[in-house]
Amino acid sequence: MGRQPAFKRNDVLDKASEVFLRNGFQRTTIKDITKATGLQPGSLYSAFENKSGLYTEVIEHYTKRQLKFLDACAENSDTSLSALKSFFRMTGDSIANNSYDAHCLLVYGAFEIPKKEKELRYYVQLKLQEIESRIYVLLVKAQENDEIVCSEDPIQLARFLMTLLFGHRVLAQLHASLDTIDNTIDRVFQVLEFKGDEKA
Amino acid sequence: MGRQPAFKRNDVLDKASEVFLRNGFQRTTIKDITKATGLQPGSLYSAFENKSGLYTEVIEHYTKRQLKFLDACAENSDTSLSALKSFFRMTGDSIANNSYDAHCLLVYGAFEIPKKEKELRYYVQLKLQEIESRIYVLLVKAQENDEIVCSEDPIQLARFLMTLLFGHRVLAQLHASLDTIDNTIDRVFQVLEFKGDEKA
DNA sequence: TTAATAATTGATTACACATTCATAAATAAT
DNA sequence: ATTATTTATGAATGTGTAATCAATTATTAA
Repeated sequence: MGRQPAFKRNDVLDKASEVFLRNGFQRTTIKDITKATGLQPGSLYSAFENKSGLYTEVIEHYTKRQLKFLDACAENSDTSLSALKSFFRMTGDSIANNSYDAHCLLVYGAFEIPKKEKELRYYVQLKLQEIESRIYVLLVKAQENDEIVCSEDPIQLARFLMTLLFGHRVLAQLHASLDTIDNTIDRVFQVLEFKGDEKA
Repeated sequence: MGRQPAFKRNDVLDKASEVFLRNGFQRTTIKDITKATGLQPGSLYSAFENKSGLYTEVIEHYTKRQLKFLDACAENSDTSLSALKSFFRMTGDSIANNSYDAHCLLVYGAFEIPKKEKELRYYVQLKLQEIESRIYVLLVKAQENDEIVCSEDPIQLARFLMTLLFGHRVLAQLHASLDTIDNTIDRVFQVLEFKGDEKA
């Protein structure tokens, strides 16, 4: 009973996430969101607690997509190493193409979410750890299949790759060339694979 | 003739830069600045054009200090390689200690400055390139003295180090442990030095 | 001393923007 | 048809904050 919602929650989250990815949380206004989603302020506020509430849900939504993307890389690749490579290459491409998904809501959030909002900050860290753990799993598999050096701690290798990814997210804000990004990726995977030398 | 200024411009810039480093541009209010500097809004606005004007000058001020820091690393080190290492180690330490200078106004700015303010964005890129070029010079010297691999293009190595640094600036926002940071530094310098293997 | 110039003060202004709310529109049950 | 219930609309509200400005205080020159 009662009127039907005129929107699908997922669509709104998609649209909103694009806006947040382009301009960050602080610089996007409710007006931006209403323009992008077609929802009026009233509807928006009855569907989501407030701007922060929407943001939190968008982050959740975004992370799911990001994890799915990683999983897809894994499924579409022959080896775990090539899965990792294609993940980095593809994000590199979107950076070079200045696509909105060159950015990362979680990294953006690390800069934007005020220190006081501890829960949300913690949540962002948690989500980043989920991504890191996906990468960790791929690294372990790659070691099992001798695709990369086995002498190194996969936990630390995963953190290393995350650091590179973070670096790329900054490069995305600076409109770096594909050239630059590809080069850094090459070097990082040079660390993982053993070029000519095998001993630790 | 006329009344004397009751403040030194550099002091104001120091104080303001600390505030901006802690909370970013958008989240710091003029009130925050007046509290930190002791200047009233009126004085602030007569000394600086406006909040953006102050911010721009703070970025300039900050970059000078950052470049000085790099130069100091170079002077206090025996080799160019150890200069680079100590630069990364020291910034790593400040990240681990959660010091305000763990952050970087230029990286922060890359996220915060609106797309529309093209001049300021360009300025930030310019300043980052200045830092990169200091690193480049150290890399070239290191190659001349056979401290690192000579087969690699120093321009691209410099970009690689910048990417690592950017990654660390993100880690600073996430309260990473010294352990994590040191580990990534080790791995990167493993690429620069030739561990056991010398051929390209 | 007085006049002229410059800096300081902080209350006031103006505005952008998040949020609310009364009204209208749609849907389902009776 | 009527009533009850949920959603949609968008003008109105309230608040935080960047920026201003008239009044005040200090400094130097004449």
